Amino acid sequence: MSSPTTPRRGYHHGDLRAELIREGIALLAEKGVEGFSVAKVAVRAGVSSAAPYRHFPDREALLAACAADVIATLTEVLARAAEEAGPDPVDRLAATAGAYTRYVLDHRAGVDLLYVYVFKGPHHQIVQEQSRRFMDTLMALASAVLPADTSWADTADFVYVHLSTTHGYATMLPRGARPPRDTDGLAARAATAARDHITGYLLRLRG
Amino acid sequence: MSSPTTPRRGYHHGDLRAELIREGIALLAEKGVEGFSVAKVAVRAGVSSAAPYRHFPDREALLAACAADVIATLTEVLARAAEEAGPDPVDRLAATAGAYTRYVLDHRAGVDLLYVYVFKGPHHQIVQEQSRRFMDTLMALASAVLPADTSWADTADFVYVHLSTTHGYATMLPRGARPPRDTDGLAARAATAARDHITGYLLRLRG
DNA sequence: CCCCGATGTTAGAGTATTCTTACTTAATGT
DNA sequence: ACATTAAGTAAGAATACTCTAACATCGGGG
Repeated sequence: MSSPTTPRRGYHHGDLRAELIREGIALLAEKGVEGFSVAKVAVRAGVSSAAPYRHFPDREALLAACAADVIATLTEVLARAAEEAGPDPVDRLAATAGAYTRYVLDHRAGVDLLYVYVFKGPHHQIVQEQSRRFMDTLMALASAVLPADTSWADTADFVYVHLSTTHGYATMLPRGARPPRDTDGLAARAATAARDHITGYLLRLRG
Repeated sequence: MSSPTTPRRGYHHGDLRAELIREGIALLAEKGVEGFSVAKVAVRAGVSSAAPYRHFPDREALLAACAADVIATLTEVLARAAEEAGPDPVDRLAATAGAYTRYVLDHRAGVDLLYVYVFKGPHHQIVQEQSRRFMDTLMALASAVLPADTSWADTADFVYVHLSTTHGYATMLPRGARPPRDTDGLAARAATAARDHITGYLLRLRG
């Protein structure tokens, strides 16, 4: 394999590749996608502006790596939240909404990247792969809530709406006029909103 | 007033200011916020790259004008959809979800701009003003759905969730693996999802 | 009729960014 | 010990973008 994860190291850092991704995400959080540049990330990581090119072929690859990392973290966060929410399927799914909101409030622009930036080249791939894992996690949780005979397409649709509600809630409120920094309150409301959607959906299914 | 809407014209175009906003939005739709530049907009409008600076003090002002224009259009689109949906308040509010989705599917990146780009300078103002009008429109529609004694804050919260569901639905599906170009179907589903949320919310209120 | 201001044009200064090239350093394995 | 090689550095070419300055042109009001 030509895997770049070989533990060979340079003479300066512990793990620059990971550090670059970390700083990249931090930069995104501060300046947004527009303010992102390889040079700035390098400076933040304390290396020369050419160093990143040893680890990523081009700017887009670094960006994609950041995006993939954000999704992977998000997947983990949501999975853990569901696990800690107890046995009830509705509780579990609703908990993901709260966790997602909390995460977004803390890592705003990293999440924006996922929804806004259009990856063109082959770097698209690692992003999509993580996205699939993310969706799989939610699909599993949704299956437990919906009737057993629900089709895959309907489940997916349900998940999308669940996620949409959550994502929108988390991202739109902070942009509004008032800056509500009550993270816990917002997360709780997001969970409630998710529950409303689940309730309404199930109700409609039954007639 | 120092209003720039004076009908004085140069020797070349009908209304360059409006044309620049139009082309700006079109460029955003194609290349995203990252690919936006004053020079490119100028080229698209068929003028020199210095011309836009006669109408906008800087890049951010043009961007803000585009954003404000998108929101204004969106407000109008939603208001009309509600009007055409008939007298029932739930129908009217649900219709806005369908209209929003339809609009976003056609004008994707223009909408992204609203949620992602962080306006810093004084240009923020015109964007916020249009945002307020947008919210006012939805607040009025939501008031008709909710019990008469609902507080402003609760109404606002309800609207945010409604909008979030819709926005998320409209923006996330297209980014997914499959590219579902069935606009009408998506719009209809968005409306259904909105209805689910309304149903669930009202149900929770009552018990 | 002519002046003036709004709105264009061209040219370019200044800056930032991406990515390349050639050189250097340090860790590793035999 | 020492060759090899991954991974860093410095320097810079090529490009793009923002915004300014000085000039040109059209249209309307005195």
